[in-house]
Amino acid sequence: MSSSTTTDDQLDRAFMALADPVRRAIVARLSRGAATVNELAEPFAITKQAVSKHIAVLEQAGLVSRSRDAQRRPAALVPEALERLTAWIDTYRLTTESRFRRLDDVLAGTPSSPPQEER
Amino acid sequence: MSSSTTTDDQLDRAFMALADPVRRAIVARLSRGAATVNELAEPFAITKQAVSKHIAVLEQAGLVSRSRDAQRRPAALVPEALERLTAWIDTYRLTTESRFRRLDDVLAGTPSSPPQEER
DNA sequence: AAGTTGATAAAGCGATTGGTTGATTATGAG
DNA sequence: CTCATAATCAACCAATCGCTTTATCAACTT
Repeated sequence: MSSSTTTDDQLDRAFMALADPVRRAIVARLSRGAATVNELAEPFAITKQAVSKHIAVLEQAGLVSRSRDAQRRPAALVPEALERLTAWIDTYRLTTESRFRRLDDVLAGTPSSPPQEER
Repeated sequence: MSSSTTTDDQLDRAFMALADPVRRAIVARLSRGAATVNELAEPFAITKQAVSKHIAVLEQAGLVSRSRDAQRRPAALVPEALERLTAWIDTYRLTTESRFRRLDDVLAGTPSSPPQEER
């Protein structure tokens, strides 16, 4: 069975998927509604096959789901997958920020919570 | 000069940087405070040189900054960089989610805002 | 049945990635 | 000055990435 928390492998794939400008543009386009490979390929100077592969990468990362409509295979964004990414990032962003805040308090002579070891 | 908005290239590097489990573990460790290469390398079964490269990748992505302490070069997390990533993701996540909400309204016969074309 | 449209599969190619080993640079300690 | 420590540089290697071309599959149209 698959865990409810995002696995390392899923995070690998999801972040990797978003590390490409074409795939991010596809995500941006899909945020405004589902689209077919041909529609998604239109703005780019690459072949449909390449776009098809990009979509496959996004799908394997769980960021995109696909349905069926005759010959067409419309792709749609999976917002929960994006949410999982922000959740991961925020975990460490918030920890860091609160640590900085405590440090600022110490420097300002306003220790509101016990400072933690640094280094 | 560098733009205030995150550039494509910065997003490329940042997402790519987080697409590796070792680098994500480094980020997790750094969220609890700055650390040196040796400290960061300790939990991993790879060489210090490899970890050094991973840190360089995170630094080039703007996710990590480095300071000086004698021979040591402590790395620290840059929370603003993480914030920029969540900002990018949320832009498209929220658009998608609100579109879904409108669609749900239509299906439930409670159209609260004009539905948009869906193909 | 034949043709058209939408999408994928397969094989190949140059560039990049993550890792190694070995040598080198920088700073501090004796 | 000499030695030890922390980190990086350089060269190399196997694996993967993004993309292309060619061929194939699947479903609708006439």
